Amino acid sequence: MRNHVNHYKCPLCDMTCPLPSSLRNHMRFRHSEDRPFKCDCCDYSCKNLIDLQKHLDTHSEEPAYRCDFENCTFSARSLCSIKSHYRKVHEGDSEPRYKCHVCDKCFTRGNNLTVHLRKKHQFKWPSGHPRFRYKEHEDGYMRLQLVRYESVELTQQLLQQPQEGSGLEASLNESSLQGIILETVPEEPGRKEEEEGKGGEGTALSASRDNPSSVIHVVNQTSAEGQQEIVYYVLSEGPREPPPAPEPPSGDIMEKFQGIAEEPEIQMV
DNA sequence: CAGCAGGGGGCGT
DNA sequence: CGCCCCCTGCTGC
Repeated sequence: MRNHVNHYKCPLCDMTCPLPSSLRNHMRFRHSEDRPFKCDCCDYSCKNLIDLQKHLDTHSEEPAYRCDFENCTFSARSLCSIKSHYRKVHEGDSEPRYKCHVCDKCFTRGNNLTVHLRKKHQFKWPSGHPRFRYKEHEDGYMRLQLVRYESVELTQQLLQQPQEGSGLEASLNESSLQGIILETVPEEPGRKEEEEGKGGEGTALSASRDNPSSVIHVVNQTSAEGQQEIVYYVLSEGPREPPPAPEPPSGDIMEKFQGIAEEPEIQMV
């Protein structure tokens, strides 16, 4: 929920984590083939006990979970099925909660929205982020999280990707955004110096000198299938040192971005 | 073909 | 644990 900066980058992929412990976890789950938890009944093995227990439920003949609502006889083999049943049937919560931020179509489940975003709007996952994240907005709808906080190393890497000259404003005026926006905050001073001459080709659109709050960077790249794909990144030149206050500004970045899409003036903080 | 939903797995928190 | 992934069958336009 809380905005944070991922300072710790995985040496083996583009993943960035906010803490060393979370990076350690990531490396264990992502880059280790060690699966110490093995199923006695089949070939299944996994990396933690909870996943093994979930798997064991699938072997039981009788549904392992029952709805505990009075007089309800619903049962299922997975806990998440029970929970979704309870929400839908006993709490009357069947309204679609996930909304496409491009065409406003609503979906009952996040993964169905994911399919929609990928098939209809050609959204891609940036390298190192093999999933979308959805964020609840003030209107109660879950929408694609367009902004993430990443490390400087990721920024450098993005800047090294091949780019084509494509007007930012033209791209923004096309209502279909085909990428994910990453907001990048520099690391603490002293580690790496500002890179000069970052490829230079003018696809970056900088805010005014007086308010160097952000740079929006549009990367056009070609996928393995030869398809053209566009990824938007927001490179923030935020404070040089970590904000002392634990309270982030938490302005609604989505709203700000939508403002950008309609106004030529770019003001991101 | 698009959306819905159940089942099962991966993995970040 | 919770969120999101894939796979898959069903349904309706």
